[in-house]
Amino acid sequence: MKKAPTITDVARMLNLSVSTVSRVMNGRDRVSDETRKKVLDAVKKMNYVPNYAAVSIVKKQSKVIVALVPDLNTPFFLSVVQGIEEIAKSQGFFTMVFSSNGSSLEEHAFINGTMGRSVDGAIVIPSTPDLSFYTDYSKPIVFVDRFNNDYSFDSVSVDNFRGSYIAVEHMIKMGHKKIAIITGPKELNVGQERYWGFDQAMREYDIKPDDKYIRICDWTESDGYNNTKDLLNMEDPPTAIFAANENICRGILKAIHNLDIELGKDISLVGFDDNELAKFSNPKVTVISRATNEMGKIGASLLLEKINNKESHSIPQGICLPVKLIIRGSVKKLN
Amino acid sequence: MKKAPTITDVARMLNLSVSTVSRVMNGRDRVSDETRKKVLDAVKKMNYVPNYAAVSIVKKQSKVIVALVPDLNTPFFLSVVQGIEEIAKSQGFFTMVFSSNGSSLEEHAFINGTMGRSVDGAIVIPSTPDLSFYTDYSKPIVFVDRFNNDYSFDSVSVDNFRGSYIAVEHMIKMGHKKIAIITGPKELNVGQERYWGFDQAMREYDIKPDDKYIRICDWTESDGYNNTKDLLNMEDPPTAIFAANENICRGILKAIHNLDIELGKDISLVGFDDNELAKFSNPKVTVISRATNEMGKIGASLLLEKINNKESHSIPQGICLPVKLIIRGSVKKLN
DNA sequence: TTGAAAGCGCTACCAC
DNA sequence: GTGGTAGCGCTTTCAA
Repeated sequence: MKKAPTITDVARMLNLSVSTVSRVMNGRDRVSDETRKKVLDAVKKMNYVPNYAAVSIVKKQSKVIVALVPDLNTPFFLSVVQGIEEIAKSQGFFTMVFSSNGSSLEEHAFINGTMGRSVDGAIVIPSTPDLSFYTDYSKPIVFVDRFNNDYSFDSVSVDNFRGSYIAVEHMIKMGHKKIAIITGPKELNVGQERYWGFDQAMREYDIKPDDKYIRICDWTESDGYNNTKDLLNMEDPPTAIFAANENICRGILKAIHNLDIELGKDISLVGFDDNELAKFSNPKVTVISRATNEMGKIGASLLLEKINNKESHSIPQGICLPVKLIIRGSVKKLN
Repeated sequence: MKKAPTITDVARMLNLSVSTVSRVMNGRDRVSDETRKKVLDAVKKMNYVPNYAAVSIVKKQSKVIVALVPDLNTPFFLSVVQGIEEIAKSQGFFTMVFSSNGSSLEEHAFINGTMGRSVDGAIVIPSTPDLSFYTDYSKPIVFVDRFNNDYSFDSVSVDNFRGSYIAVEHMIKMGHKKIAIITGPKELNVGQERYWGFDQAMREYDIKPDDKYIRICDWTESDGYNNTKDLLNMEDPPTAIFAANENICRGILKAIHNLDIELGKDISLVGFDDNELAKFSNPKVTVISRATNEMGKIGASLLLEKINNKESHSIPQGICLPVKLIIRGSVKKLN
């Protein structure tokens, strides 16, 4: 473990000034071909790489962005992160992934802490509906998926309302009326909108949503599981369930499995976001799908653009992506 | 987006020297209670946070480690990463996750690049069997899962040999003789050992492994899928398959599903590493399980220990964790 | 085309 | 207990 060489070492070895070495490293300035070659050779031979911390302190840029997500076990989040990484990498940025464990405390602590300050910008999927905390943040930021319709920030999201509307509409058109929804809390825009989409579709088709079929819980598999058991054990159970996210959908699938009843026959199901179980189950689950990876990519592009032209104080961009219904076999045709 | 205050700003505001402010920030030195309080108040009010780059350049420590993994879509890798993050976070370190996409080129490029230099250490799941590249790396490093039995590095792995041995032994004891294995390349120790475990168990029970049942491919779902189709379409198909990793296992499950034959009846299966599909399928899949999260935790502890006491050039630690067989219903009892 | 030197924000050593 | 100051490794004027 020998000490890494510094720019001074290289300069000294070549009997040149550090300025000159710095010049060839940065390419921008004019240096004689001969000198350039000498330097490059030495750099290669000595295996010199600029000290990152030193560069960032003088350039005031760290070339790292952070992806701040609630967790990594929800494939949607992971997919977004991978989209971010791909774009960042392609533009010479590194991505620091940080999971807040769904805790806004951890989320804010990260941002306020040293790390949050030393990145060039942040892409966050917030755990809390209140984004006011971020107005003080001194770096560019873009919200993905959840942004509570606060258009004072850049954001990329999808048409959640329409997603659940068409999901529920599909069930209705297949003849269902006793439709349940298992969804997350309404504080976050995603929860609110997906609930509204459900509600709107029902009313549009003159079906009064039944309170006992409406389950507002957490976005977790276990809540999906438990609520499904509960719903299906009622004396007047629903004929169809709308799962407002993938974790819930997975929980529902496991519950159905466990209860030993038949999907698409004894109970119908539509999920929000595709997932592996949904594609493996029998029949496969009809889902609302969205370009998850793309959401990360667009978010990263937006962020990097802001980082690169700091001056341009253009108005924040609120990008909304479409969703689509993928019909598979999990909704039974009634009548 | 106001400019972040520096330690000088704080000092100036208080009419104190930067040294004093630095002292209270770092806690170590003795400062009068009164001064300390004044500083702390100002820090809070001004929302001052030390500039990370500056600190690392003088302390020669960045407080970030890197987790360098082949990809994040294989749950095993993700689980290891999460273990790493947990330990790192608890010790005030940040984790930079980097996926090499299974390319040793990308892996080495990262290490040799600026980022690789500016972290305090690395935990890597290598994509290539040749670890000699890393002997030049000037930072502490620990290998997880794959280390090619090179005990000149710290490593944490599991007893792969025993894992596949007991998997295959289980099938044999259930009466199977026509046992297939779908596994990854043998260059990596994991591939080699898992193959040997299979081979050893077979010979131990006087069963000659049949070449046509031995599929050495990539650790991917698609290879698992294709090889399964192939195996099951043979005129003398195997009665049981051993899936040497989770991706392959998932592929097998999908193929079985697709072929419309019955798991645990028409074909038996044991997988290496648990996975969601294995727990969802009907019947559930018997698997070899290991403490994936723990592997990351131990790796991180090892690394941080090295980072913290640089002097102690103790001999490298090669930690090997046990595996266990979880019997579920995917192996049919023959005779 | 090249070099000298200032300065980025911070810590640590040496005075007082 | 507190302040002054030299550097850490680098980029960037400004001169030569």
